[in-house]
Amino acid sequence: MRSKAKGVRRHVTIREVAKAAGASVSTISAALNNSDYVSADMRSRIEVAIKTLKYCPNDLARGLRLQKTHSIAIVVPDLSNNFYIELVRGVKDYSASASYTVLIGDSRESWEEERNYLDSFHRRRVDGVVRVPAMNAVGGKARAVLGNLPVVYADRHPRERDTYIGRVGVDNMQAAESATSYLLSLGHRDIGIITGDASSGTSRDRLQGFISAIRSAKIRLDRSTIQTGHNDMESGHFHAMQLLTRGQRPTAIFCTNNMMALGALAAIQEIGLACPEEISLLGFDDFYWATLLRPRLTVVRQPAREIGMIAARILIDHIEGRVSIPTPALLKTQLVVRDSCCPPKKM
Amino acid sequence: MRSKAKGVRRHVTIREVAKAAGASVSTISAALNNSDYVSADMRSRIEVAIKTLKYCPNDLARGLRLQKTHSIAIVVPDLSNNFYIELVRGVKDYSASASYTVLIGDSRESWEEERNYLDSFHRRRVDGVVRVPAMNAVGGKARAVLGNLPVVYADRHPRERDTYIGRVGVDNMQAAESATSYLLSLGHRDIGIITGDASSGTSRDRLQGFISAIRSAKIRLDRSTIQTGHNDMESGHFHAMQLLTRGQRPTAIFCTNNMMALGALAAIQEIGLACPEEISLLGFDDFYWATLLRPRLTVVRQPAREIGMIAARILIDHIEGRVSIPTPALLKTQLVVRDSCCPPKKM
DNA sequence: ACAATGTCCCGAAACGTATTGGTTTTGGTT
DNA sequence: AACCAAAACCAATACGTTTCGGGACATTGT
Repeated sequence: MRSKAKGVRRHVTIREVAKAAGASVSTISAALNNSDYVSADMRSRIEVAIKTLKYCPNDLARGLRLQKTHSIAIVVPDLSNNFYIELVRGVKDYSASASYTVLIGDSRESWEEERNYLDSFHRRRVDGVVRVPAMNAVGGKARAVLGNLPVVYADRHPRERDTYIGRVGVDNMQAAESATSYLLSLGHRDIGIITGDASSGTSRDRLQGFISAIRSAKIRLDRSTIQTGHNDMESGHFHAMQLLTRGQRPTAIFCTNNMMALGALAAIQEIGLACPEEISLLGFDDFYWATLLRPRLTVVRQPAREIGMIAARILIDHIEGRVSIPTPALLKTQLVVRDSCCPPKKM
Repeated sequence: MRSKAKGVRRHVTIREVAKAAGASVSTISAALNNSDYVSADMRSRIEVAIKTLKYCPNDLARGLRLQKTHSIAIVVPDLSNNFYIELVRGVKDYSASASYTVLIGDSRESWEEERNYLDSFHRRRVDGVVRVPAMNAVGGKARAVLGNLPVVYADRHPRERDTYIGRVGVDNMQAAESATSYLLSLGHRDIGIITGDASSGTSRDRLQGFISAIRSAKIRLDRSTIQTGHNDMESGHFHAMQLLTRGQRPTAIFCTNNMMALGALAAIQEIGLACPEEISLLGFDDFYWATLLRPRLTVVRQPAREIGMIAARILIDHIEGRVSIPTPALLKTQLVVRDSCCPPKKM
């Protein structure tokens, strides 16, 4: 007996509430945005009317009138990567505390998809967006679809000079440098790195940190130990295979993101190498099941949730016209030492 | 030099496009929704005006006028569970093909959070929602916040008779029964199960399937081998500990969701039991890194993406007034045999 | 008694779009 | 030349809210 006969019942409006409560529309509105003068009994009459009619405010009309939606969007490149889930949750939690709503986009590392999301969010008139651009997203393009919406970059940032409100991430260069130094301190001299495309400032910085550490250890840098992947498991697997099946196999592999580290681990297991005894593996980004793997993965941990929270804060501060507290946009990373790295075997 | 001096530039409207193109508002609208008569040169004039003004349609106004947003929402209980990511992607992909937009909610197994999302979606006037209710979400409550929005349930479904358009998932009873039979066929006679709260029909069905298999094998059912958790790692860990530290330890553990399986694995590793030699572990839901674990996990695989796609299809068909193809709401599962189960040791 | 405040409420206008019904233009036929 | 159908366009309205400028009435100060 779904009421269907007479066409779908439309939504109840503020006007019907007004009629039911014997008040005017503007009074209902005043009561809803609990401000202004509205007497106690009028207020209660309104409340019962709302309850009985099951009134639900229309945010479309509200946003249209207010020219503001109290919502922001976040676009990440890969929702199946736990790092971004944590980041999204950070954004969400901060936004909720500021009573903003957040819309989520998952571009799957594709600019086409990201573009669709950004456009959709723009048409929805979100008040701003925090963006983790897809790897193949050329910098300038986004501005075109976003008009002059405020955007803050998180984690990754575009190479080109783009106009943005802020950016927050970690000090990738320093992080990669100290991670590499750790491997060096274990005695490794032949280290392979699997990094992301250099169009992302993030990947570039991590590679730079790696190179810098190698250089300052006075080790000759073999360009062929630098593999450029796409931040997913497949390319991690592929490039690890490249490294592992070379004549001179490196004694350690450093992956600049967690997905590629997983792919590399798969490759290592596939070949049947003992990790860490025969090959050390160092990853980026921690995740909740990293300790379930054997060996337990040693990683550079980024404060994903904080990155999200700070990004949201910067964005919302800007939206509300508050001058943003000059936050250090670059957070600290932490090397989480577990079992996947050990000194190389003596030759 | 961000233009800020004269107050933030507002969005350009269809009216300004009209002026620029030397046309009327209604003609622009007609051109945008490429229908009706609009001459070729007018169309091109409009296009250039749109380009130069960087016009972006306002979906708030559009939705208000149309009384339809061409968008649906999906609420899942845990985005860090890969099963739900796949499900969301299924929903997204189908919706995109039907040119619907999808809004994502992550309730983290909390009815409070879910309620907020549902309310927010309702106010946004999504055209429908596919829902995977949080564990502690009592059935009737959702209807109150959703008004008479069409909802289809995916994966889980409420115990109570709720009014919904459709529901899609797997045959949980059959799946659990055959999974249990598999363990029995390996020779296990003392099997522990870690299941979710019975308020979810899904958990109840899985438990029922387990019990049914045990019964038809003429094995006495020890109630204390039935542990009820919350579908997260922590409770998986906790209840596995309960099972493993009892006097008579079971020879196999069946977890009715992937998170609890991970928690159980952690407990097994912690205690230092050999898996599968000393304890077999059988999980639910496959995930892309299940093969990276040692042992590689044997699981009941659900077609997550398909579930999402079909849920979206049912919902959108209903929204568009199409009579939905009578789809089998219960999809098939598949037992993926890997290394985490073997015959029990002889006593 | 009168003005000056307060309190509580209301009508009307606007936000940006799609649609409806009408008006003008075009081009072809008698 | 007169007419007509179709083609191309437009003005006005409605969608559901919030806000602004008041109005009616009660309370207070002088």
